Amino acid sequence: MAQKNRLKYIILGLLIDRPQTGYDLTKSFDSDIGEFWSANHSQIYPLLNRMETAGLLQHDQVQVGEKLVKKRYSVTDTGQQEFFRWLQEPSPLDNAHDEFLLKLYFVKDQHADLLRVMVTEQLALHQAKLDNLNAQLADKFPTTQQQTQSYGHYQLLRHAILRERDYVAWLGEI
Amino acid sequence: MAQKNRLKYIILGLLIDRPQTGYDLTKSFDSDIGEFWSANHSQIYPLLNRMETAGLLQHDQVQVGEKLVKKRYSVTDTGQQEFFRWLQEPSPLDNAHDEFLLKLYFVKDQHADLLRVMVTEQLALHQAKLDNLNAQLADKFPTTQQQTQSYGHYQLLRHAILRERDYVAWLGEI
DNA sequence: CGGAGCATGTAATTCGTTACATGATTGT
DNA sequence: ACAATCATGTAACGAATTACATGCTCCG
Repeated sequence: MAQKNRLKYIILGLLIDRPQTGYDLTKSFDSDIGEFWSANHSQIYPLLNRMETAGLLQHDQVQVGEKLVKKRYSVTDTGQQEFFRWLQEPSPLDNAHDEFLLKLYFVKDQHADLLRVMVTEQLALHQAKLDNLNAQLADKFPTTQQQTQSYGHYQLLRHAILRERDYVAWLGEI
Repeated sequence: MAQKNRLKYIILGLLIDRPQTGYDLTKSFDSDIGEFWSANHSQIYPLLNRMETAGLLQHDQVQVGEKLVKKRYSVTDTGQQEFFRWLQEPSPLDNAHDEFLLKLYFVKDQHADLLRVMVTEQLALHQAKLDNLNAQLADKFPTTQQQTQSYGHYQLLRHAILRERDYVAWLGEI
């Protein structure tokens, strides 16, 4: 089962918003969505094909100029179901990629009820992590002597704590 | 060239600190370093072998009990050079893994001069990113109407901005 | 007519996860 | 004795990056 394939859901989300070509999708990862997720065209094109074979997508052809034919992909009903199923799944913490942020990106204000559940769940996870980090800090760096001895490690823990604290505050605002 | 292989440098850093077995290294990723980087033993053992072949590591054997022989790895001079070369390289921003944090973890207070350079460089990068995000926010969400229409996207940008602002503040403290 | 960008692919390689596999040691 | 955990590997697979490859369109 190897990996999560979250790129699949990003593509579904983007295509639900608006049917696009693989090239258009690729550009999204260079601009807005690129802030927190990246993907190359060499990953996107084969995935689009696989997703179409799997019945999640379909495409029509758009004539451009004399010869060029673009493939404009859109999401099938099956694909929509898959996407919304994913949106409603819990999003466990993962220090490589924040899946919650990804989902948030696709939430328009209409699913306000789902949003509340999602935020509450994340809040609990981040609060737990924050508590854990604070415990670690107290455990590993009880004296100022140890703080200067492993300065980098100490600052790192402080940074992680600040980050979680902010995350919790930000979630609280939503 | 495919990927960065930053795991290699983490292993070098951990082994410079203290010679250890592959099993010990694996445990590090479940505790402190696991906050921001992960690795499985199935990735570590083959990498240790490759790194030894490449002349970065060496190991001696430690007898435990009757039959079991542990491999305790340590870093060669070549490996040390490679590690410090990496430490001194610039650390470009990467939204998947923060390479700067990784380096910071290995900085004991003695390299205070290097630390200053590293922090200054990161500060510039994050400040630039913060400016860019602020510009995006002004560009994409000039009215409150657009903020509620793509609520998730809006909150996401806000989150990114808060995060960068905090990162900059934290760097400033160091 | 030339160059920047549009548009779509494949190939090679590495990274990373999950699962499979085996055996020794230590403490209860 | 038996369970937890120490200790070291391999195999299979999917994800992600880099490089290779080709052709079209639009604008100046």
